[in-house]
Amino acid sequence: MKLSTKGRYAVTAMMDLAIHDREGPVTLADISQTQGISLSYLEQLFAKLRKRGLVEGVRGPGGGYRLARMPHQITVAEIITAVDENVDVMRCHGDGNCQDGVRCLTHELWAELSNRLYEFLDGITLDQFVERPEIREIARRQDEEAKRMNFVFPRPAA
Amino acid sequence: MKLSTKGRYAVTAMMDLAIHDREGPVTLADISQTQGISLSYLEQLFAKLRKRGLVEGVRGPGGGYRLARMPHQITVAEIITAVDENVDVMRCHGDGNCQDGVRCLTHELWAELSNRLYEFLDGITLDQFVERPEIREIARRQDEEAKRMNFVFPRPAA
DNA sequence: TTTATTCTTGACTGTTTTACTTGGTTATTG
DNA sequence: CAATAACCAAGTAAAACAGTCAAGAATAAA
Repeated sequence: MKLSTKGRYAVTAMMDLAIHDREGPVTLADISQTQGISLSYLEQLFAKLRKRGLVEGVRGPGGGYRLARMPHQITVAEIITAVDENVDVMRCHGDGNCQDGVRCLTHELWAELSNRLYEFLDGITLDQFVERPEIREIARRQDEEAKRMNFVFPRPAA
Repeated sequence: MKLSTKGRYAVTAMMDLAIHDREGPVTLADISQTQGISLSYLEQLFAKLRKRGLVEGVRGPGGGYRLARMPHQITVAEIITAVDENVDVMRCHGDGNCQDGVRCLTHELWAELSNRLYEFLDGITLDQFVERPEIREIARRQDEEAKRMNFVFPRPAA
């Protein structure tokens, strides 16, 4: 288990996806703009999220990404482990490297801590955030802001 | 909040300290040997732990480190934040940089997640691990192993 | 069918963090 | 004084992070 800004990016992006889930696919370009994350970096993250079966890509105009499951079936733990991808099994991968049998002690100690942490994050689903009224409120403001920006700068000149 | 191997090192070392708390100060050399962590790296970690008032250093022969408080008064959260030291307040440090007022949404979202995680780790104290019989058992084996190693290689030749 | 849109993939780059090293200096005990 | 062990400072190789760039492949709309 590992927590970093990378995981936060992923969770933020997935949250954005969950909020606009009913309006069809969301483009990475949109997420990039509203959440302030580099587009190409998002691409990397979503490639991993897709491989883990958390999102589905829809190609072509009007395409984008959508959640592969219902928001209440996607946990924060899944998102984080999807992008961090090293479960960080410590030095001995369950069996191997602990020469003395001594180190395995502290490893299992940490493993339990890690487990409890995982279970905790595994108990938090996307919808728990999305359904909340104050979130819905800000999401609406976010959309209006996006619309306004689109009006002022409709399209880049050809 | 951040979780990495660095924090795990610190927690492991503090666990070792807690286990041998009653036998006087523990040297970093001992921890380095039994836990397989570089001595100088431990020095860096313990410098931070000391500044946060989690451990006390005892200089000179027979010296080492000891816990600054009772094991039940030291939480895992404290240890991790002590060595990681950047609470990672995201881009807007509570006020500043969020230009739109939009991004602050996801920030506060994550902040709450981070808070809940912190509270969770803050509820786990050192003694919760140390007092357990299976840990005590392995700790004793660890000590015997250390004694045996000392007997076979009593001292490096001058 | 062309074309624009969007996902998809891969390689590449600069910065930061890790984990570790080297080489000291104090303070304490015997 | 000599050994011990905490302290301190600086540097370093490798990895992870965050982001860029470029090219391709699928598909909806024109």
